[in-house]
Amino acid sequence: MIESVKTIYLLKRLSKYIKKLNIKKKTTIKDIANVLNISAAAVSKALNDDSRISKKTKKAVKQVAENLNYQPNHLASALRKGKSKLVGVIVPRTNSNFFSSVIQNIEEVLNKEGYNIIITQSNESFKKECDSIDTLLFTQVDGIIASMANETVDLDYYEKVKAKGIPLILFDRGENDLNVDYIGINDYKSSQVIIEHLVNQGRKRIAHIGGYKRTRIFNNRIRGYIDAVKKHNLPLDPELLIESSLTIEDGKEKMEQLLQLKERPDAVYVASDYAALGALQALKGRKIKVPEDIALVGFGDEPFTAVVTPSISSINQHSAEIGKQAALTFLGYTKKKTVKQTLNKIILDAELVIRESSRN
Amino acid sequence: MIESVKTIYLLKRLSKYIKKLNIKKKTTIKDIANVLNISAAAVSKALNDDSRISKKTKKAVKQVAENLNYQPNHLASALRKGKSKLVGVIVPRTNSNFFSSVIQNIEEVLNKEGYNIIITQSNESFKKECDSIDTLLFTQVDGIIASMANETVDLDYYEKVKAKGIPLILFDRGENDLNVDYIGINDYKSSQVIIEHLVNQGRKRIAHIGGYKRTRIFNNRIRGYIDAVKKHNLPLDPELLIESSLTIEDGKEKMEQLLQLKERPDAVYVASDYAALGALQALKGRKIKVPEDIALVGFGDEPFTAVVTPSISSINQHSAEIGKQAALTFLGYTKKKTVKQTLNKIILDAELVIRESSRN
DNA sequence: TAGTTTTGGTTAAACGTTTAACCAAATGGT
DNA sequence: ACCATTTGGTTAAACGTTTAACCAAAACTA
Repeated sequence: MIESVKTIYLLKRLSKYIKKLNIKKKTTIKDIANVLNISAAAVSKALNDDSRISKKTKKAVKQVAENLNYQPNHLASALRKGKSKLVGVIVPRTNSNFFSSVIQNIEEVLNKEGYNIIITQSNESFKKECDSIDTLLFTQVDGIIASMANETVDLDYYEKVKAKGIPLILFDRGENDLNVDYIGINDYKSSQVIIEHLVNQGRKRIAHIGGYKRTRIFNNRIRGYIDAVKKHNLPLDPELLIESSLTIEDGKEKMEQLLQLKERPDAVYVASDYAALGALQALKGRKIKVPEDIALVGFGDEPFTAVVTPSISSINQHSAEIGKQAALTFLGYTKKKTVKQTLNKIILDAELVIRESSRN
Repeated sequence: MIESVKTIYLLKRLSKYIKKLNIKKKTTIKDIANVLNISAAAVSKALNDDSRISKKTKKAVKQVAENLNYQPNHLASALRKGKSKLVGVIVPRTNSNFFSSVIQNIEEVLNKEGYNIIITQSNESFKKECDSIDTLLFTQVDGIIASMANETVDLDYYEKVKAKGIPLILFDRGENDLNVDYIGINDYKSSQVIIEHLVNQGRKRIAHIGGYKRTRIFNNRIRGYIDAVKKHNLPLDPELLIESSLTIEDGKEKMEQLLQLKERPDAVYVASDYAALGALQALKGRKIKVPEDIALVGFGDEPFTAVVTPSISSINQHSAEIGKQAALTFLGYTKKKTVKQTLNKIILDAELVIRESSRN
């Protein structure tokens, strides 16, 4: 009896508020507090399942919140708590399967913990990357997960992030000097696996169209190539080692260059699938048979490598795992009160996917 | 003389503050105010170039801000102003050149006006899309620019956005019923241009591997195909019109299906480049000559269409322009005090890029 | 020179949450 | 029956900005 009187009373207050809402913009915890005649603090605690609030009150609060279509104001809580629950992600570009898959996995892991991500593309431009960092800091992100642009050599901007005590996690394109966490694959070893494979297929003169030496991962691939070639007593001709921007176009151009040589290679290892695709175009254009005349291996295992003719052998970079590990590494810092980063590498073993372009 | 005494005094206060900063975390306008012995409000106004602050004070404020490495707290100002200066972007996926290019152009236009974007991928999942909308609303975005997932038919979540008075702009995959702004290309006409082209190349039996009929853009392409085929008095065989998920795999499968027909088509128009690529695989697998035996046309002008052999004719969707227009449309609403959206379409004429796969 | 305007600020409240500190009432222990 | 504890809250301050309202002093006006 008393219960139902109370209920009717509450319903009245509620409908009064719902009417007001057509005029007012948004429901706040104050509105809920007014309806229930309790303090805003109690509402806040109820919504956050604080132990000092009774089950009954919690239930009532959640009910009213539902009815009033309450949406917490993230900015207010972020301001108060000093945490934005936002993580910035910087990639050279999103339109490669590798990066898009990494991002997807970062997002998946972080969403579960209530974090959202802000994605920015540097388009391989150092300036754009600096701008991205500025805007991410401005947006008060709680952390930054990044893969550096090709152009980036000056690390001041990243140092700024570190100086602010914001966790910085690098993946794929990293830099030892920053002394932060890094997740990537074993580029050096990947090169060795590739060369090994090509040698097993009977290749004797293997060229490498590599990335910019100044970028660590490409440098590692180059070192891996050199050491492996030496190990197998193959010719280490400087003409066979070419630096490239690794775009489709440049891949094509650099392959043309290799074809000009008086002594052509019988296998080419290209440090990116996109450039490998361009190289394949060049070979086809000149009616050179792949793999019979020249074998080809790419890097990245982009989906198109499987569907192109001939399909291109490539290195699977475990993008999903990289994304997960990057996110988990970040989450590790959120548990601690102070952020103190050191060089901490997670290196995954990549695997070679052998396809038509390099199988006899 | 007096000047230099003042300067020394200031320097002292400054260095005192800089020392404190090693302990304290972040510089706020209060810190700047204390150094200069003015009010925080004055600092705020100075930083925002308010006319009521003297040039001298503004200069001093900016100087001190610089020295103390002041970074405005975006959350605080967003909370106070009720604007987060964040725009949410929802796409089915980022790893297609079309979407990544749209995003890049949205970002470019919005950054200039001080907006940042939060990108989320729905992965063509309705549930993920709803979650994205929730988190974007939670993050207090000032607007949402979206291209809908294939699965999406229920529009309640988007209605929620509208109900909140947050500008909603759709592109590519839109929906008339929502009565909001839409930017896209003329899909109907694109189909007609393609058929016209194929007819000009002497094709008599043209098939269409289309997307899901329930998705408006794919439906339009289908209608365009049907009307054009009728117009040219070509056979409108139901067997020639196939619905597909338009992935690489499904494109391959659906092409196989077409090849089973007793009366094969002599041209196939595929509503996506990815599916077209799959279709090309199927054709090559069966040693069918493209374009001699069967001509092929895709949709989207993804970069790989130009480098694959044979290169695939396709429709350029003007991704850059779509991104720009979407961003500008959003910015239009930020000038107005009340948001009142109506169905407002910007339809761009797409252009057919003719390549080897359909040129005799 | 008294009144008005302009200049260059100041004060205080507000945005919506969270949280430390407090407290009254109920319950428990002996 | 008295003190201690637990329960279930309340109050008020804080997060860092912005902004409406106010004001003193200087500068103009006639």
